[in-house]
Amino acid sequence: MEGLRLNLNALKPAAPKSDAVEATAKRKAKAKTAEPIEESWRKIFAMKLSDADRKRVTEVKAAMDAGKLARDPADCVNKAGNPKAFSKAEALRLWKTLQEAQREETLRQMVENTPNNYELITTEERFQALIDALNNEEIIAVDTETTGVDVYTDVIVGLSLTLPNADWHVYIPVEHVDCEQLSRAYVLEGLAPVFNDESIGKVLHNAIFDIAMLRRHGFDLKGVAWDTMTAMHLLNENESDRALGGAGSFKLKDLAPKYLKTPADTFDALFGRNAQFKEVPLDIALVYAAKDTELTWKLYEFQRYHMAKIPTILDYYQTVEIPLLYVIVDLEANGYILDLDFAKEYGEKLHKRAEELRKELVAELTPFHEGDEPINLNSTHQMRPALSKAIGKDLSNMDAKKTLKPLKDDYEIIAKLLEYKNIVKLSGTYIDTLPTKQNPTTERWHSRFNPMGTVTGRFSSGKDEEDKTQQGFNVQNQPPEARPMFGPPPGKLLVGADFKAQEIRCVAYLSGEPVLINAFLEERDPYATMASNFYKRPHEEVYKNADGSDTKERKKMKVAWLATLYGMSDYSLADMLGVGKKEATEFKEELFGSMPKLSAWLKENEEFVRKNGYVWADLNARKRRLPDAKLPRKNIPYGKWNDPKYDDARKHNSRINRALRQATNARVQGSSSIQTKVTMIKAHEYCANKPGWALWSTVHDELIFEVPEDFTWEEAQEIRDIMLNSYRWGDVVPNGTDIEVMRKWGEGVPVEEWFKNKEAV
DNA sequence: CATAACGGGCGC
DNA sequence: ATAGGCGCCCGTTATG
Repeated sequence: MEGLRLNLNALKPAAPKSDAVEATAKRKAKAKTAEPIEESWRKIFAMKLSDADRKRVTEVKAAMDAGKLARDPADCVNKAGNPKAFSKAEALRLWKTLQEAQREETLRQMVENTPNNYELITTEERFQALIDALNNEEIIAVDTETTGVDVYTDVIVGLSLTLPNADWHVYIPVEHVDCEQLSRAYVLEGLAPVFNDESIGKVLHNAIFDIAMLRRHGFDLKGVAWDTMTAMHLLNENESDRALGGAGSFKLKDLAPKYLKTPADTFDALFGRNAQFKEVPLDIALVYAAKDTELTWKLYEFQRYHMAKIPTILDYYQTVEIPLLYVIVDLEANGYILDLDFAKEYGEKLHKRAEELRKELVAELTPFHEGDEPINLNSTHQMRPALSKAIGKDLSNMDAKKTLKPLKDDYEIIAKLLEYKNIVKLSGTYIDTLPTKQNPTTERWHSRFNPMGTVTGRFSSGKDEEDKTQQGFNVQNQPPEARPMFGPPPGKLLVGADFKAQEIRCVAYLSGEPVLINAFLEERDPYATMASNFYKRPHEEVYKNADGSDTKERKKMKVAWLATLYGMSDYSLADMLGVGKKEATEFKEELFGSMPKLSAWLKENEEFVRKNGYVWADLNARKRRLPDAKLPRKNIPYGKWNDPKYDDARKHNSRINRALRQATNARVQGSSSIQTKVTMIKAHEYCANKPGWALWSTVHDELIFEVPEDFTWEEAQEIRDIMLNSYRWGDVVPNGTDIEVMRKWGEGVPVEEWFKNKEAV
């Protein structure tokens, strides 16, 4: 019928058509010819694709080109019966089909090709043979399979071990479904003597997880000798950056293909995203789990060989990063207690005020807002034009600090908006959100501390990559308003100890600058000294406020000084100090002109990284690789600085400039992080010998302890000693520390005052 | 409806 | 000319 009607219509004289109708007809006519698939692929690959999507569509194309995969005929035409072009969405659907088919085949082949030296341990007899064999090993590889990544709630369902001397790789299921196996209690009891034996070294990938998991079941894993994940960070901190030739991540499954030339499928790819390992049939579980420890072992041998060629790094790794793993397990497990009443009360206060402000702001901005929906105050996209009109001034962005703050005294609406944004941030990220992250098992809050979370060696803090429970949070960026939510357990206090001017002391030491060194030897505060000079006000006026906190001026000087040191432009510096560009330039010249040795050191760092493509942290313990620093500069002719033709050249050169700025910063930040880590190990040892003591937290340049209420002055001096003497800047620059006592985080009194008050009572 | 990019903002 | 370093996380927007 369709065709007949069309034919009839075709006989009629063509009616005059409007342009729009004609355009639609053209589109329809065009759609009737199928777009060649090569053209579709070209379009898909020209799109902005995530790494994961790019990998997927590439796999699909390969399978289709090889004739292993074809389009679903149902997808080739649309509802009107016209040919439908091949799309990214369809490619991704095909990827799932491909995955499924490949998964089955891969699993079948894996089982078929199970190596002869892989063994499933399910009987007491074979388990005893394993224990006997373990006693002939100096070092083994260990891995646990679990129900999830919550180390306080999830359980171990199996363990794999690699015994290098015996050339034997085993998997011991302990809680798989529907199979004969040994019990977890029996297996862990049996392995305990080996796990407790420090003389038998253990190699793991991400040891923190397995140590914590075993501890959750009441067992220690002593003698960890190597962690292939953290070691990889030292050997190549850029590994997750594919643009720099990295494997894309620090996962074993990504490292194995790159360094061992062994393909390895991820858990998700083999079993699906939400699969439970305990439901995996044992023949498959064996070949997957035993391969994990075998790969870990091989990666260890590879890493060990390469790290041995840089003995300073090997020594640092073994004496600092390895012992630190145990410190972190304790730190994370100790966790936090939150004052939920405080959070609730404060949260309600914030909501009430936010709602008042929201109503007023919406009412005031609606006349300037285009669109049917009410204006969304959280949308910079909607707010920038509306607010610009409201104040009659074109705003280039909605940056609170740079754009809005300077206008807040002139426009009440901006002052209101700033208060509103402040509250939304505070309640949304901290006050309302943190209380939802309590761990159901321990009833405490546990954040993660990743000792290799940054390219420079600092800790990062947050949630686990695989965490589906959303319990993780960053303890290192809690604002002052949120800190009082955190407190010590009943009967205890918090004691905070920071490294006074840690990075600037580090600079003094690394550069050998006498002006700085002398300031520290004479116990002068360098920032207050600089602030006093700059603002032309007495030292004591710009040093500390009456309550002991830093003055605005000193804080500003601290940030400005460090920023300048790390290459901030005069333009930005002027912005930050709230002065003109000329004044900023003079400040900088005065600052560095008076310290020639420091200036020379900055230049040396640039020259070194330009020549070598990396820089060293203190004692050559760690490298920061900056390959961009070695790139040759591209020429931009004089007078062409704004020419879009040279955009690429500008981009290229700015990568080089960035690497040069990173060079000095990496040396300072990297060296300082080493100081903090070494000191943490000492602090942890100290706490281990004192009942009721624990390391509570760390925020880059400070350690916080949890101590009993009867904490003494002598103990405060021992903390001071730990801070001052665990890691010294070559005995050239002394360390400094301020110690304070807190009942709530962030509400501390100096330790001297604390004990003076105590005496008075 | 999921994922990723983006703008913005908190810490040292 | 460009315009401090190192992180993590939120809400919005773009995308298929």
